[in-house]
Amino acid sequence: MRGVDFMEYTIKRLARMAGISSRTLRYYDELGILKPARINSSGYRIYGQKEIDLLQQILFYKELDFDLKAIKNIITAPSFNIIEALKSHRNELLKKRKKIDVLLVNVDKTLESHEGRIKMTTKEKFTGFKQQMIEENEKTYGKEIREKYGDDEVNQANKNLNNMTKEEYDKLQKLTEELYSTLNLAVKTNNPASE
Amino acid sequence: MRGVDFMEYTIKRLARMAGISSRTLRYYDELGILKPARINSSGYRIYGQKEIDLLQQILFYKELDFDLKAIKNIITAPSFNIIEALKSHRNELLKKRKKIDVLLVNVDKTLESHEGRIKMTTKEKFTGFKQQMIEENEKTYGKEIREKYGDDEVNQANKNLNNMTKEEYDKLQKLTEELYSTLNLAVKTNNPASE
DNA sequence: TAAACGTTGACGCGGCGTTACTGTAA
DNA sequence: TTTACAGTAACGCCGCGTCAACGTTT
Repeated sequence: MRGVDFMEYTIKRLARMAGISSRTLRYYDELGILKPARINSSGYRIYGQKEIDLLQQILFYKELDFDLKAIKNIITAPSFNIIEALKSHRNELLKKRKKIDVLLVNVDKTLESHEGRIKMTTKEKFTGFKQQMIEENEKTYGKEIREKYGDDEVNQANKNLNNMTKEEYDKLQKLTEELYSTLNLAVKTNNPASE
Repeated sequence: MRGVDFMEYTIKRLARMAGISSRTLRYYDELGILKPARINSSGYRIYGQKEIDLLQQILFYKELDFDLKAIKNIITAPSFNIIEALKSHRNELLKKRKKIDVLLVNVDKTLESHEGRIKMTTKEKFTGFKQQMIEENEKTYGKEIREKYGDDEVNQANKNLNNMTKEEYDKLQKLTEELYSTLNLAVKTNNPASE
């Protein structure tokens, strides 16, 4: 414990040591997450050993993908419950992963349908989506809308969506044709079987 | 195919139907992703059936987490290769998931260390992180720094980091004490065994 | 007349990257 | 003198949410 901290660092040297940018250190200063040990006569930020230690911890929690606000709490608030923060953070990560898994399934389905490997036609795909759209709409605004506008108008709106997939399917087809003409070409020139 | 589109929608009605906000529709207009069929005499945006169809597709690709720029390409550029876009998007999603998996492992490790279930002490944890910091630094800037500043200064810098975990461990300990005093309390008052 | 709708414009979010302009150190 | 470094200020990213201030429809 004897001795003084001889080593002092300018902003760029500390940045290099930690593998981050000077801009980041200035930003941390601005946020009050990591302030320099002192400011020299030219207005330069000077960091010491203590700040290196703090930076380490900041980067440690950043590695875990905590946001800077949470990190500020961790390193400044003495009554902050880190375990709870970690658990809550873990939950957030799990949620994100689940979302991504759902997206992957949907992307795969779309890809497969484009590659003709399953029988989900454009018609069916958009019909399903449309149905889902109507249901979501009903679920979220159904009561409110029906109260405000009456059943007729709502049914009319829903009918418009559904009609298209039956009597006016050609119409949708033409609209999506532009979109899928590229696609059809791509299916031909591309070889999905290689995968 | 006979008949005209009788149904026209103001911005809020279309928004309600699709389950999005008026702001979003204005933003799509601004980006050129979805423009209204016409503007009435009062300057109001009026949407028709065609725009509903387009909006559906926009929302479809949004469901797959495509960004608006990509969506604009998909629905406007006739030569856009959707299959490639989907595959590339799939890869992005896989990358994201892998990142999250790594984060989860690290968060779990940190949690376990806090709960005393494994032997990773605070010292070891930060030592490992510090070592990694040094290695990263060496890997990225080693040559450049050694060329510029000479070996002595670099070794000195690295020594500073390493020393702390040996001779000056007390110092680090005191600095992290504030941080982990909360933690120790939390470990006692919390019951991780319930999990 | 009030309520509910419409318009444009502009700030805010997060974590910096990136100019732009200017002063200091080696 | 040049070059690399330091400083502050401010915009940009992305997809809107959210005012504000004002006009229109019902």
